Amino acid sequence: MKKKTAVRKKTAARARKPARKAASRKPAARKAVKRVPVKKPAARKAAARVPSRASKPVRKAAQRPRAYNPAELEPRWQARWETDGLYRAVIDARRPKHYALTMLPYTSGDLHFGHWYPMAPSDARARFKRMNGYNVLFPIGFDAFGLPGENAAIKRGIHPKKWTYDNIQNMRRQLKRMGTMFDWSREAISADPEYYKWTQWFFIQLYKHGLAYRKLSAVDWCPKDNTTLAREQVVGENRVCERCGTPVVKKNLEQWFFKSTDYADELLNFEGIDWPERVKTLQTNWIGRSEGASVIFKTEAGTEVEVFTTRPDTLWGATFMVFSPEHPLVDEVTTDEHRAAVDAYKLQAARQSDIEREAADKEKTGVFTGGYAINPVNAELIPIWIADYVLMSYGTGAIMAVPAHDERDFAFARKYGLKIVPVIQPEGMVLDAGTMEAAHAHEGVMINSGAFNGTRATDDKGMQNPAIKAVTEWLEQQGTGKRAVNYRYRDWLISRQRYWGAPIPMVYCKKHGWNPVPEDQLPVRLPDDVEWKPTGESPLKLHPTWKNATCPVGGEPAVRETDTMDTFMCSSWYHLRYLSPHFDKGPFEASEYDYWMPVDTYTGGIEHATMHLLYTRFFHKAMRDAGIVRGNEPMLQMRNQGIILGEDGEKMSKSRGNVVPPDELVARHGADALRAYLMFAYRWQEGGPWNSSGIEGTSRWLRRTWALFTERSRPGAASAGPEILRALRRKLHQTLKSVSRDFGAFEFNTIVSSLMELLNEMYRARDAGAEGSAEWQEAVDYYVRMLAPVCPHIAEELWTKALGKPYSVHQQPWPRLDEAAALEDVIEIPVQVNGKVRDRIRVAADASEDAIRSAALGSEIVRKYLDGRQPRKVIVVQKRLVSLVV
RNA sequence: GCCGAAGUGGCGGAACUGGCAGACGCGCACGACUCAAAAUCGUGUUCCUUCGGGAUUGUGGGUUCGAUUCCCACCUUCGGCACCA
Repeated sequence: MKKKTAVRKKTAARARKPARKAASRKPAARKAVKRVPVKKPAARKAAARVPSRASKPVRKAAQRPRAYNPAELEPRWQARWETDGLYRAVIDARRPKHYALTMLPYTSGDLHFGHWYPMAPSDARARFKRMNGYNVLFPIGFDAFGLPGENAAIKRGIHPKKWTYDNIQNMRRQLKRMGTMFDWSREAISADPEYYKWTQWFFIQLYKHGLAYRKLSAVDWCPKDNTTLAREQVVGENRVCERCGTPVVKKNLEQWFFKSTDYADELLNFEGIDWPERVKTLQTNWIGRSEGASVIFKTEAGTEVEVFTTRPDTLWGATFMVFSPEHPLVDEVTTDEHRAAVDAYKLQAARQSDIEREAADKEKTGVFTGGYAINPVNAELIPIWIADYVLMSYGTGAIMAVPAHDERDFAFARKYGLKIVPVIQPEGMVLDAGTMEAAHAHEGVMINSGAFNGTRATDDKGMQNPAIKAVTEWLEQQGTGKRAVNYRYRDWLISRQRYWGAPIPMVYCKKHGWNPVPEDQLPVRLPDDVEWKPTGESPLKLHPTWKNATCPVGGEPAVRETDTMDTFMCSSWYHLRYLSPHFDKGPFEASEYDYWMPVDTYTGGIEHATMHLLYTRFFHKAMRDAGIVRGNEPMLQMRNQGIILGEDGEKMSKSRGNVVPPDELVARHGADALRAYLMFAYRWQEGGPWNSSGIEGTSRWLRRTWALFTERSRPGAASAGPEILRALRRKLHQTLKSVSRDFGAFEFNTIVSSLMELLNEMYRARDAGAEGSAEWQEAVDYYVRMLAPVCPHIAEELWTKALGKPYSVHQQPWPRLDEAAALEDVIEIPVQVNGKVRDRIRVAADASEDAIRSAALGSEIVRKYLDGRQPRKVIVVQKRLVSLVV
């Protein structure tokens, strides 16, 4: 070993660096410098195996073989690619375009595997597309505004702007270290004035098209973050802030909303887009469409009360009404006798938190108002109650209660002794109001329902249900009701009482009310000199001069809106800003839009299913209707990656101390090994716990790859027989076929495993003397090209240095598949006797059924199991198997 | 409660249209090289076994010559929604 060090001083010195890193794991290993390994011993071993060594001319190595040293070669190529602008995406009408987008990172500080995991495979896929002739746009940027950044800055006493932009610098470095093909010339940062100018511009477009409005309502407020939240940002059973986990409270505030509910129906339509079922389901559930009827009841005094019901067919069983305590008609219907009790109940309901109030298992409470309504179908007087199980935020805030056929109404009726009238009779059972123990919410036949008696009510929802259809149509004729659809979806609340966001570009004057800032005055800049620490007020409100403005309509003194926008507004359109990040005459250049949009492939986490992914679809549709963008959807294909957990199987988090930072691993194994490992180790859609020893596998694979390409030519080169070369070529083209397919299908783990298999086959072929053959040349060439998307650095190094081919491997076309070469000549197929594999026979791949059958029946072992019996049935599946039944 | 996804060796996972279960890798064991270690290379590695074989893809059924794959029921885990009328 020592002797060898002398021979290759230079390499050994270079290899020393990573060795020191490796030593940190086990201090005892310190003394052992990671030396240029393999070289000599490998050659010696080969000599022992193939004695003909001396007779073979040894290929002159083009360069001195070195150890695989990613720490040296990776930054070198990254610098070269950057200098050459290798990944710049420029419009090229001659080539088909491919817009590959991966969710932009939030500027939280360090990049971690949560970022690498979606990005590395997305990058590999973008590279694959590029090699397949596509003009690929694969941009990156930073989601830079928002609460978390502001909170982190507050905690550290640093200005959010400094905190954010310092982070961007670090993250940019880390992203580049991954060896991604991002086109950095298109980088967009949402906190740059040249970006948020257009976020504000889009707000104004929404406003002008009647989709932005201000409304006083009970909104969700996070007491820790001191801001309102959109409904989507309140999560979980106990309704906590999506960012900080604090339970939210209700506050009555006047806030800006986008009328996203106008698009509820269209958002349920996923036609023409290839998105995961999971996302579609989550969005569908979130929008929560229910079909039914709206029915007008009247109070005794004649005031109309609208209710929404999904079961108009049970109208005859509506024996009382329940108003939400906040319903505007409560005071009107309440009689003097009941007023004290009603007021007390209202007060109590108002004091309760949403969580307490919405607990499903809570016993129902309520009070009688003393008032009555008239059931429009049978003119019966029914009492009006108030109860907190009826929510003002859903439907009309008032319900018709049908205790016989609704569980909640049933419980309420039983508790307060209210009338129960069954109107749907299930088959083979008679419902008795006095004795029934639960509501019957299933199919049956209508009874006690006048002319509708005998109509069949199925379990179908909406107009599919004949009873619902018949009754609804009749209500429409009567003018007492109509078809109606209700959504759980709410308008998007976008006001935030925080500093670090895009100011809402609106001004208010007493005379002309709210008006948008004229477009030539955009951006409304976010001032730096603000007391941005939390006070519970919008920080911009406290600035001495910022809020002063003039009314764009009449020139009167006016004040600016001091709230900022939800950052999800910034990220709703970032894919458009990448098209032309510095364009100052519009949010994007038309020519860029025309060429690149829509996004062809979008990758990112499922956690955004009902937030970003819903917002951006709404945004696109709204802007389509405003004539600004085209098409119904912004992103044609979406794929979600899973989550990488900590080694303990828990979610990675700083507080848990299980975060695996990439920097150290990159230093030890290189970006290529990490990229490959992230693709190889998991089903990409699933993710899973980090396993620190698994990385050794891909690291070893790359070292073996390196060794194969850089070791001197083997003795016995070009001595391989035709079967060896045929097998090599077959494996090569089989690999090409499966790798190509798997890239298309986002099955990244099998891409790497296929390449590993190919490498193993190449080693076998080499040891059998395949070097020097045309097949060998093809194999090494194709192997490096297939490796290029996954491990761009080592591929470039091997391509240019070991193979001596012209720079750059990333500008090479994807290898051409030879289908015939991928076919097997002779195949081994199993022979089953009574379902158990008893023997395997070798037949030509194109052997006829008869030939296979006789080969199977001729097998000694098979005959033993047949034991003289004649098979009752012989099933021959060509190329697959033979199955004998006795 | 409702909706959705997923259950395969010690671990990550593979199996493409119903046709050889466990590819590829990690880990482990043994061996080679080494004074030794690391690295590297080689061999083995689902379980049980009386060495004939038998069992095995969450469980139990079904369809089929044949089921990880299709159907039914159930169990477990994860994610989402939930007094939504």
